[in-house]
Amino acid sequence: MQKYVQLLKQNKIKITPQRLQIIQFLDTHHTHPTAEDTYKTLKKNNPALSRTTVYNSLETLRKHHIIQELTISGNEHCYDFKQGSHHHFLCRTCGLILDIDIKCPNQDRLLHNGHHIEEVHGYFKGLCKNCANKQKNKKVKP
Amino acid sequence: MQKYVQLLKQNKIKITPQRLQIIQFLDTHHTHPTAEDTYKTLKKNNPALSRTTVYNSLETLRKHHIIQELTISGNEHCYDFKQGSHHHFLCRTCGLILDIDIKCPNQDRLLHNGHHIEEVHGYFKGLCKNCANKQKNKKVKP
DNA sequence: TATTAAATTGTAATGATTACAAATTAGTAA
DNA sequence: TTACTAATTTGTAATCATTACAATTTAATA
Repeated sequence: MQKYVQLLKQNKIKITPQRLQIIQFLDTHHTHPTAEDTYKTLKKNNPALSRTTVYNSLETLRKHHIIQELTISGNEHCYDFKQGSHHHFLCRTCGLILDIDIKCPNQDRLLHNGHHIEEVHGYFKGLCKNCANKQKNKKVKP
Repeated sequence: MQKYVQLLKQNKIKITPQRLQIIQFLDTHHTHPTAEDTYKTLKKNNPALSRTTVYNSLETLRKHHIIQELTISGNEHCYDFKQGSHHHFLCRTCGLILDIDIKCPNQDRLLHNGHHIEEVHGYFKGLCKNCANKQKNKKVKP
């Protein structure tokens, strides 16, 4: 927990129990939770928690680049504490979001185009291995 | 206009004036319009047009990969008629979405991972050239 | 310990999208 | 050309994620 305190201090953000809980949740659940996921989970141990606080905190953490906000689904924002450049895969059937550990090789080239790049998002969408197999089996059966 | 008719025929989609108007709009406005943008513009020449029709049509066109649905902003879907693989840049200040004419070199590699990739989205977010310059000038002035 | 700006809370509002049922229409076959 | 049917369009109402806002509370500092 102390490492989260350090993280907030380094970023000159006020240290609140809510923020620490949110960071800890994201650090221990690399499933790319939404604000609602985060709220529902943390509400169990902290019934006084407000949904607005979760939204506000996630936004603050995002602005300081402590977490990354994914717009892969288009319906809702997902959050990722994982450090380092990586991509994501979204299954259109089960909704699973997977980490794809590759880096965009074009990233550096783009910095010289006059535009100031702050975030790089690589999204792949389709059917995950599991759902692709289920799909196949369905088609085989009469 | 005939080319849009062909496009729908090839995809075995019913040809309706609404769908033709929507495709034409996207083909002649490569500004990545939202459903609402599309609705408002086409409503002028066709006051009977329904917002739901625009949403339905865009979804149909997307499912047939005639248009691409971008989730770059996180607030709303944007649509792109442009053919061929390319990426996008979103300016966080002015909201402009630019085409970035590069292809993801990892695309093929991923096909061998068990997951079935249907769409590749490369999103870069930051400050566009214009907004980056304005930002600089602001800081220089006292 | 007192102060103050910032954060939290709960409720209400917003905005994009979807659900749904009735009316209309495109494509097909007689 | 006409009749039929399934698909599409339309308008309204609902939903869902997110934001606005004002009152209360709290973290950081002196």
